[in-house]
Order: sequence, then structure tokens, then C-alpha cells
Amino acid sequence: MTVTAQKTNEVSSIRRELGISLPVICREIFAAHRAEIQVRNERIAVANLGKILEATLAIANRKGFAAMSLRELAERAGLSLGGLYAYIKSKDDLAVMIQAQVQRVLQQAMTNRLADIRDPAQRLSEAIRTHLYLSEALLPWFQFLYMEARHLAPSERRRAVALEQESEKIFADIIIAGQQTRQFRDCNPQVAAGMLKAMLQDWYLKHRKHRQRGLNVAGYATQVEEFINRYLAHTNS
Amino acid sequence: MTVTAQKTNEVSSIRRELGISLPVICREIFAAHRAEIQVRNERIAVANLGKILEATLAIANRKGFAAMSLRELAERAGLSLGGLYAYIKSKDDLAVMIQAQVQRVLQQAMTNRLADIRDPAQRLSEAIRTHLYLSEALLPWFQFLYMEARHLAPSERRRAVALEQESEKIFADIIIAGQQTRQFRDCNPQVAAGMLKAMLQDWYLKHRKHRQRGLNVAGYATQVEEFINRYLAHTNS
DNA sequence: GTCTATAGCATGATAGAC
DNA sequence: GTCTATCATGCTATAGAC
Repeated sequence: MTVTAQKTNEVSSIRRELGISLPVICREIFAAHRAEIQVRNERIAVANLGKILEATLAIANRKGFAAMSLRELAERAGLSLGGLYAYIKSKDDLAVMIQAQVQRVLQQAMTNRLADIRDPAQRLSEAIRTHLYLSEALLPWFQFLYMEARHLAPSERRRAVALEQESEKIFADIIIAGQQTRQFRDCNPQVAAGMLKAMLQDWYLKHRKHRQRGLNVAGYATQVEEFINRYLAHTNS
Repeated sequence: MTVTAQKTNEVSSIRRELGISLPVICREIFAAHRAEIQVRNERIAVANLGKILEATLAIANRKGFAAMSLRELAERAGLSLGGLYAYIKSKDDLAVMIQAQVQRVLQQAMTNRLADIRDPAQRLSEAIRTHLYLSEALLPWFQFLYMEARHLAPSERRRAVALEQESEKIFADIIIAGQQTRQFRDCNPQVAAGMLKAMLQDWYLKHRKHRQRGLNVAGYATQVEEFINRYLAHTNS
């Protein structure tokens, strides 16, 4: 009970702090894509964008973006097929919208929340928790980004790969800093960061499995931290 | 040089020992699907199945199975569209063929290679290496299984989920056995097995990344083992 | 055993009424 | 701002010649 409450609080604290709610996200998307979106009234546009994006994520995460027809999408979003095209330039454009937005949010959150922390061990903990809570708060968005990235146009895919590398580099740099202060033992920081990312991504890729086992984000975060801390700890033998 | 040679040898040793080569796999698939395949001549059928499956994996792993057209597949496999249908009942049937085969091979390999090993630490090492070398030897097959499993029909997807759980249970059981002999410290074996699987799957899901860093299967196996061994080792403080 | 030709249909996208 | 109606295209799957 306490754990659940704490978890909910931590996630919703991230939500509040970073402005992660469907209306806010849609307002940003509306601002970023004003040129292509034909609807001028912001209230209406944001409301419909919300329905469209929610429906896209739900359908695409179940059967895949390629297998989702725009008719099915329009129906679920409560619009006609023609009406849908007032909000998107093309089907591919829709995928790019989502991808760009979740990338932007992730990058900004990591930067903001690590800004004031100096100690490597604390930075590592904060980076792990930010990544996990963010993926929990934006679960379908993260799942979409991971599963559909390879089906994007080459230029967009390169951006996705670059962000992925950048995000891994954040972890590697923290580990290197901790090795320089001798808080962490000597080992390959890239490998450690790679393993860490694999565990972080497992949270949202196998979300159902973890929840069925009664594990919540806070509990998983603790486990990941214990894993990486034991790996980075000095051997006393 | 030595490492590369060793890696190649271990993978090709797995290949030989388990009969993992395209002709052998296609012969098994031919036997399992004789009812649906209209071509009676085994030599011809196996040869063409090989081209079809190779092309399917190549195209589907690049752009997704749903986005692959059977025209493109037939062309790449060197058959006409009509000719292709002598080998498959439908497009979905093709995905099931691949899925069932890689599941069968994985399950059999794990069972065989762990049969004669008693010591939990050795069993864990062997299970890790078998999984990794198998995914290396059958790289596009594993990638296909992971990425396309959710797009299968409900009944087939349940089978995929069940096998995934079963494979994780193998690791969890080994860890439990090691805890009973006091070789491993006390901790949640399910969580440990889950983290382990996340690292194992990362090898084939991010294969390009790892290879670009100059890491090969043998090296990655060593890293994974070090990770899990440090996690399972008794704390001496 | 493999081909060409085609049926039958669903899709992404657009035009124009309201 | 949203709709209905429609175009053009590409798809899976099959029929029948060779």
C-alpha cells in the first residue's frame, strides 16, 4: 500500500514537474506542426490531436503501425477519414510526430533532473529513476518509439539511433566520473551502460510481465540499482 | 585474432552439434508442413523454402513483416507470386512457420546442452552461452521472433509468450538450485532471471551496436556472466 | 512445378459539399 | 472544421495455361 502510493507519487511528480499530460503534449505538438495542421482553433485542434494520438498508440502497440489502417484509426478517434487528414499530412507523418515528441521529452527530462547533482552515485540513481518513471508515465509512447523506430524513413531513423546513443552516453559518462573518484571499480563503462539500458528498456517492453509479478516502477528501480551497484562496487576479497 | 577464432568456433560448434544450417532447418520445416506445401519433390522444395525464408527474414527485419509485400518477397526469392503460393498457405502461415521452427530449435538446444550438467554455477554458464550462441547462429530468426511475435494470431502469440516464460523459468530454476547449495546469495530469483534475459535479448536486438564496438558473442557472454555472478555472489562485508 | 493473368478487395489520399 | 464520396493504387489469393 505504501509502496504503491509512493510509486504513484513519484510518477505523478515526474508528470507534474515535466508537464507530461496529454493536453500539454498535444499543445506542444500543435505548436511544432502548425504548418501542416489545417485546423486553426487551438482548443479544437488540441482535443482532436489527443484522441488521434491516443488511438494511434493503442492500435499500433497492439498490431503494429504498418498494420493499422487510417480508417480504423479515424473511427477510434471519433473522426471521419477525411477529417483525420486535417491533422496529419500522411500516415508516415503521424509516426514522426509521435517519435519526435517522445524524444524531445526524454532528452529534456534527463537534462533538467541531472542538472544540479554532482555526486556520480547520486547522478546514476537519478538517471535510472528518471528514465524508468518517464517510461512509466509515457508507457505507450516509449513502446511505440522502440518498436516502430526501424520502420521510419532513413533520416528519421538516424535521429532515433543518435538519440539512443546519446542517452546511453549519459550513463557511460556518469560511470566514468564515478571511476575517476574511485567510487566505482575499474571496468568497461560502455558495456555497463549498455547492460543498464537493456534493463531499463525491459521495464516498458515487458511491462505486463513485470506488473503480473506484482512489481511496480519503484520496486524495479530498486532492483536495477542493486544490480548495477553490485557490478560497479569494488571487489573486497 | 584468437578471440575471433574462438568465437567463430564456438558458434559453429553449436551449429554443427544442433544441426543448425539452412538446409537442415528447411528439411525440418518441409517435414512439419508437408500437408500445406504442394511441392512433393524434397530437393526442390527444400531449396526453394531456403530462398523464401531467407528473403522473408531479410525483408521483414528491415521494414517489418506487415509492410513486406508478397510480390517483393517472391521477387527476392527468385519465384513468381503464383509460384510462392505452392510453398505457403497464406502470408500469416509464413510467419507461423518461422516462429514455430525457431521456438523448437531453442527449446531443444537448451534441454540437450544442460542435460549432463549438475553444478548450478556451471549450468548457469552453459545456459547463458547456449542462449547467446544460438541467437548468434540464428540471428535473423531470433530478431524476427521477438519483433513479430505480437502481430501473430492470438493462439500463436500465446504459444510465443508461454515459451518466453518457460525459457526464463530455466534460468530462475538454476538460480534457485544455486541458492539451495549456498553457492548464490539469497535474492529474488525471478527478478534475477528477468534481468538476465533482458541482457541476453539485447545481444540480438542491438546486434549492430555491439559489433560496432568490437564486441563478439564470446566477449559479450563473458560480460553477462560477470554481471550476473557479481549479483549472485555473497556479500563479504 | 512454375508461370501469367486476374479477381476481389482494402488501402492511402483527395475533392468538394455543407 | 468536418463530412461523404471517390480515385488510383497496391495488396492477397486464386485459376488455369504450360
